[in-house]
Amino acid sequence: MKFEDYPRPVSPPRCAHPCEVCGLRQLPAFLPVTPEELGAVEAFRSGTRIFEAGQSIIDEHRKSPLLFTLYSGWAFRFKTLSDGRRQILSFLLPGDFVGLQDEFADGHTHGVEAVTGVTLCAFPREKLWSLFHAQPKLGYDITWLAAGEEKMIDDNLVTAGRRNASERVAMLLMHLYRRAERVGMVRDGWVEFPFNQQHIADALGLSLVHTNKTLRRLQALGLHKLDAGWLRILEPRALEQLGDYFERPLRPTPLI
Amino acid sequence: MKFEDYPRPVSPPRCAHPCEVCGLRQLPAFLPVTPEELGAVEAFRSGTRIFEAGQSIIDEHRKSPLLFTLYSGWAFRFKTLSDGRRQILSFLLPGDFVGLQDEFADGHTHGVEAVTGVTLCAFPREKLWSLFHAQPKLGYDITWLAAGEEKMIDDNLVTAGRRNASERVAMLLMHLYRRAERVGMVRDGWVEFPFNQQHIADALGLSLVHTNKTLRRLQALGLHKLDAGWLRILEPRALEQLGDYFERPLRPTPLI
DNA sequence: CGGAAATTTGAGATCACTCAATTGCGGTGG
DNA sequence: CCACCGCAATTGAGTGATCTCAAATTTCCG
Repeated sequence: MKFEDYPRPVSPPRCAHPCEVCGLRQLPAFLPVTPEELGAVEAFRSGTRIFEAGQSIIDEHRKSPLLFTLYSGWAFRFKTLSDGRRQILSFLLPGDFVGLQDEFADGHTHGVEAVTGVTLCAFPREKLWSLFHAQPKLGYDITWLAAGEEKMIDDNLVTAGRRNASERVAMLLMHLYRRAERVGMVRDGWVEFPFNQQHIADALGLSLVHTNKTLRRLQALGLHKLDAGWLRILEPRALEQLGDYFERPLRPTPLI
Repeated sequence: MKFEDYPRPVSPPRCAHPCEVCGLRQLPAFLPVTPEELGAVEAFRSGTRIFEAGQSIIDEHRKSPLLFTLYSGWAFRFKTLSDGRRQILSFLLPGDFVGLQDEFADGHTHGVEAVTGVTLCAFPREKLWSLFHAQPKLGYDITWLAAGEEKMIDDNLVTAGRRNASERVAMLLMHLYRRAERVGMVRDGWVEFPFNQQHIADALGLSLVHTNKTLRRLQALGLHKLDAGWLRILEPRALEQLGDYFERPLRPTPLI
């Protein structure tokens, strides 16, 4: 299959919008807000940032003065041990809110890196409390997002701790596919899948080589197809079963 | 060493207090609150619950109508795969707030189980939003707690994904010791350590047998001593080094 | 004292890792 | 257009950490 046979990327355009015409907020994945709340978000936001693929968005060892909502593209949170071993903690898709953990810790948290080119809405950390104060509802929403992210990391921890290699890969493919689907990044059954095998290995706590062999085995079984940066799930039932991972239909979440 | 030679448990007494005379809040580990905030917490609280060692506090597959702050004792959050493999997600010590994740999910989250006898302050889930509304500061504090817990799970994920057995054990021992120290559960260098090796194995993503052998090896090296339900750290530097895990002095956190 | 549960130990099996070499592909320069 | 380079993906082979199975041994508790 050649590149031009694949569908075009389906991400929103990579430019800044005022929140009133936000390209994300129209999606059914996100809860509606009142005009007043929207105004508060707009006032909270300090602008947008663009990063190229591979760039560091938040340095692992420096406290970032900004919080972000990912607007378009793919990114991930990670930590590294001092000898260089890296663990990817979670992947970030449009709508994800990052940087909260830093708020209440003295550094020593995580790094964030862009996988594709990304656009982010930036919020100054020091205004967070006044947002809670002025709009308790948005504070509640932020807590919601934090709790949702924790739920996701819980799943990843189960994966790293208790699933074998095939189960891990099956789980991750389904997880990413479902989340991408939710924000409209799936077209004709294909998702943009910009990760290399090192990313997958680091997310699953496997070695690069074993990740390759496992991926290859599942693909040979006809469960999925991964090619030229695009992923297609061929046997969702089988993958869910193998990974023992069944996402309920994802409910709409707030968008900050 | 016989049981009577060990220090007595140092947990606060297991009875309900009005928040005004909370036995936990006096600890330097927790941030002060205004009388007004304290009143709001008291109003939010619906009473206390007591569970015996081994009892289930939150059922893994049922949504709990209550949120909890652990007041005394030890507990843990966990998930199980359908074939019974269990992963402990995090341990709960006095001051920890549990149940938030459930708030924004339709079940499918985690179970919580008591390790020792525990006392908890219970809060009705349906009043959470009104708490945010009435006391944005407390909402902010809850977000703080959620973010802090996420930071902890991030660490656990790195452990399960990228550390070997010795490193995992070293990391866990230091982690639990430091946290217990923070809430005054250390006396003369000894912490109550009520976990069995299955708990440790399930927290670290190891088998029971290998956990045993690793624990034994580290103890033979003189790094720690674990006996009759009490833990003593003998070589904190060596354990930190081995686990590549260095906790900054833990800052005071809110207490809800 | 007796029985159940937790810990400990040994032995062999496996899954995942490391090392090393090969392949495939996109880009680059001649 | 082709040779060449660099990086990611792939494959093979051998090693090793961790797992499973099974059997002591110790501790806990009534």
